[in-house]
Amino acid sequence: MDTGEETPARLRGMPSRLLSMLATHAQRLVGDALADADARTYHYALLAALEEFGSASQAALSRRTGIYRSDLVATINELADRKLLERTPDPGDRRRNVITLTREGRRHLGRLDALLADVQNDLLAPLSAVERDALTGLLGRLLDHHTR
Amino acid sequence: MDTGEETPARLRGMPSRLLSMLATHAQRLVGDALADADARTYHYALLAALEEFGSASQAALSRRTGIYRSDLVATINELADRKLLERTPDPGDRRRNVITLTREGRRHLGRLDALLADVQNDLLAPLSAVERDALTGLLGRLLDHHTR
DNA sequence: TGAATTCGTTAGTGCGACTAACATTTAGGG
DNA sequence: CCCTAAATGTTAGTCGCACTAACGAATTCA
Repeated sequence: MDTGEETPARLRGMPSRLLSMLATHAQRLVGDALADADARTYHYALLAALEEFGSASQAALSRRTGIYRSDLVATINELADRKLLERTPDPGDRRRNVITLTREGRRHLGRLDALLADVQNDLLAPLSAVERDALTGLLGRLLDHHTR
Repeated sequence: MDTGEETPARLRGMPSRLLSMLATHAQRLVGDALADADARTYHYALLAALEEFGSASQAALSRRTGIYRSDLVATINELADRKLLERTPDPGDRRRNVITLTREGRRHLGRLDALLADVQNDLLAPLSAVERDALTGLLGRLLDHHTR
């Protein structure tokens, strides 16, 4: 995505475009950082949800993370293979699995947290603290409006 | 991406995440709107570049739009099949093709412009004019910083 | 009890971003 | 002038994320 030459004005000024392009850059930063820890966005989201809300069924985790339950299967497989979480049948509801964070999972999440904190700084580097707040405020409001 | 339940605080406040999620929503809006005209993001970017800067080689268009030259091949094929642009060998440099917008291509672009203007409004609906400017300003600065 | 719903899972789609490799053609440096 | 390096168009892949359809098994509800 190296626009060495002139970019069409229409694209340069269109919010949805700015958003997409910047999100692409952000995702590359995030993706590269996470890759250093053999992780992806879904891994982080899932681990974070588990730590903050505790063990839960896959369906509940799907709702909390926004990851489709179909995609969650593979994500959980990957993390379970590495013993970062455990998948056990729910005795109280035999349709469900209970997903539980392991000690190593929690440690892994800590590493990812640190990596991602750096990324946020790089991403927002040119903005002052006030501007950063303004940006996240505006983004948050838009997101609320479109998800709620 | 329907987060019906609670979202982890870490994700709710992380700029890169807000950005990605909002960009996803924006792209869905844009994608749906463009789909009504049998178009995709790449189509619009390419047509816009052609109208603003005139006929050009595929490599030049790749630089201007940020679309990889490999992906541009298919995009141009699709639009050429629909007579929205023309691909002719460049007599002055036999490595190159000259891509030229047709009259119908220009008309098609006009339709897409209208569709996308509506999408921008929907996207930014909850923001005042001042806030919209603030947002695009901040996004633009970040994008500049990361591409330049 | 029968119908509708929930849950985990498999399989497959679409789009955008990105890489590698190749043949052809052009441009540049000794 | 030649030879090497670079540019161009093209084919063929990969990857990640978002999303749909369909299924069997288990549970809830009317």
